[in-house]
Amino acid sequence: MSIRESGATAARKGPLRQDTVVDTALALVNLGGLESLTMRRLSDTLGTQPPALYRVFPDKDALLDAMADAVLAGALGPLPEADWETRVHVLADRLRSALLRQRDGARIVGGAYTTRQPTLAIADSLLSAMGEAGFTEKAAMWAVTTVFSFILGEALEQQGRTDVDLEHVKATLPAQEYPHLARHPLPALLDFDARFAFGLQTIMAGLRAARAHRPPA
Amino acid sequence: MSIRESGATAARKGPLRQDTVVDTALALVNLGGLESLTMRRLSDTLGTQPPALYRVFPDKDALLDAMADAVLAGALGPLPEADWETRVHVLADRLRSALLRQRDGARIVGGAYTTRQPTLAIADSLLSAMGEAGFTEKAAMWAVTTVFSFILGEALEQQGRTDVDLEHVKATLPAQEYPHLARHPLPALLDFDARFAFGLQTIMAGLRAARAHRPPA
DNA sequence: ACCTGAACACCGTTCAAGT
DNA sequence: ACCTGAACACCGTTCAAGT
Repeated sequence: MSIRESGATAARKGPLRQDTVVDTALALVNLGGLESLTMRRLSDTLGTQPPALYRVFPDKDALLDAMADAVLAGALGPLPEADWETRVHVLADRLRSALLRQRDGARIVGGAYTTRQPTLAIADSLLSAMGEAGFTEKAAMWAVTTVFSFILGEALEQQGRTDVDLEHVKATLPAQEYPHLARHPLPALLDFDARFAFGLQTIMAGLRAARAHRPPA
Repeated sequence: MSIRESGATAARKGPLRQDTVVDTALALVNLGGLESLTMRRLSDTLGTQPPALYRVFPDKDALLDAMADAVLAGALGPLPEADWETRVHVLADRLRSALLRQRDGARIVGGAYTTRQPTLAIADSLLSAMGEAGFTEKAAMWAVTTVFSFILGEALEQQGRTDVDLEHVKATLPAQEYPHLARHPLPALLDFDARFAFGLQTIMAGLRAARAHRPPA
């Protein structure tokens, strides 16, 4: 697969724009991972010199923040008119998908600290749902962060461990030292969809139990 | 605070040992953050030349893996003889403390992928507790990963956002676009202990509800 | 206004050579 | 066996200069 085919290049006319730089940067990460993203390679792909980038972003961290925003923007969209639980579920699934869609998406989002449009929009939607559930104001905030931390942690694990050879681990695992691990099905660790589904359901069940019991409208 | 006072130096006799290198590296991170850790600075602090490190670790990633193990080792220790819920709770608290004790601990652990002694020991203890709770084998695995992902995500957030000026966010927050955010107490986001306590309790409640209902022994 | 050329102060890593 | 000296191929970032 050439760079051109996978969209890591940008035929440009006129001055360098933020979106172009961000899109190209994300495409580069998709090709070679986050550590392969350098200002030099990026400027190369854009057909400019490194200093040209510093007219668009003050430094690499600012670029990474913008990339995080772009990744999170993938989780935006209209929500179904439904009860709070299904809305949280939908938002959680979307957030996870947005992180997984981009190579190293979780690391990009987790590393950046941005409080801009997509972050705020997602947080607001989640808060809206939690408010409806009948949490106190603080509890609603913490319900949001709980869901978010779980999603981020799971995506991080999934995108991190790409080529674990579970066979090796299983083979070299000293069964008498770790009796429970030895007795459990290690491949279940790699079934990330099931992991996520289980965890999200667990958290939802916990939230259902923890919320103040308002009479349903 | 000088480097010597904070333990980032090591008077050495005899050849360079793994522990010394790892301890010094962690001390350097405590001083200046993960990005300040370079092989050159590390060798400087150890009183050697950079190539000497490559006789102890094949590359920087291997060193980071060993650092992750050392951080996780902080969560080891004897467990109280108690029901599965309190054991999970104790393990979760310890794991979080171990991550927070070391600057950038969550990033070090989240970035490494090691399946060595401390990781396995912690996983085994958690699995033991989950098994007792009456989960199926797979569900027990996923219960462990759920707790772990949440802990990692929370620690990452806490260690990442060190100097957020919530005042600024609050002040510039367009209230009509994010009505729920505007109505909720943003400072609750920085009460990381309460966030964690809420989340862990939520997950525990969810696990209690989701487990197979065996008769108590 | 927007970009290039050239440089600065770093990186991780390798390799020959020293003791 | 263990380490040093010197180098290679990179980094992010700055700054003068070009158009």
